[in-house]
Amino acid sequence: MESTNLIPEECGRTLRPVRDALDVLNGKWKLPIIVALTFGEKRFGEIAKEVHGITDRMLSKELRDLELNGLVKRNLYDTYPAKVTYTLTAHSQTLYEVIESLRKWGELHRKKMVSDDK
Amino acid sequence: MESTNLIPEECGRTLRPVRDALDVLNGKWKLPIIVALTFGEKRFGEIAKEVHGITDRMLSKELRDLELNGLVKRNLYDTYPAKVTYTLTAHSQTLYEVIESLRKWGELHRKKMVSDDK
DNA sequence: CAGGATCCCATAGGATACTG
DNA sequence: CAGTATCCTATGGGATCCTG
Repeated sequence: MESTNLIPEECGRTLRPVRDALDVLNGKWKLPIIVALTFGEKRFGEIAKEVHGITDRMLSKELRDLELNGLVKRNLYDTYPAKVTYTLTAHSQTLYEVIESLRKWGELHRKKMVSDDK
Repeated sequence: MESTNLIPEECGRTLRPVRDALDVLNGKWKLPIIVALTFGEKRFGEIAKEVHGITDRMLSKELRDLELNGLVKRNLYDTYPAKVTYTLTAHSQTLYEVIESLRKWGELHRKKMVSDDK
């Protein structure tokens, strides 16, 4: 929590990369989709089942977006019937820390909200 | 990066807190505002200057939102002219890890994008 | 200076239906 | 099963102007 030892000029140097990251990760679904894929190769319908509430349209759109950003790989198996899966790329696996810190904070925040409501 | 040792049932247990966190932090401006306040108590105009591109309306709106969520404290100094500052709360200081991981990933991602474009 | 009020637009996101 | 197409609404976010 030692944030006060940072000099003011550093503010911009922190803000820029944070905003870079948010530009790519922002939205309701991108990180949840990546989380789901963290647990292994998955098909369209499997992701949809894990990420509760997402519609086909959004999943399709976000997967395409993530693929364009090099965060997700689409794998087409030439079998019959054709099979499609999605996996993380090496690059999106570097998101591990981001997801872990969000998970931890989300748990903390929920606890706080519950105790505040009392 | 040892994500593969996680069992499938854990997927939901990771997804829920991540989505809880995103519900509160989502949007273009909330985290950048918090980052700016990480560097100390700041007035409205000072935040606006640090967080490039934000409009008064959005800053006002987001500060209110963050205050409601217990992430930012509004301090009214009873001087003349009246002075208002914003500071982080103890709770938002627990976001330090989230911000740090986003900062690191943002830097990594930018490097990757640059080298990909070549 | 700190923001609220208003107006407007673009995009995120949802519902439903449909196809290879 | 794995999406696409359409249509719709809600919200995020910008521009501008106004006030204590």
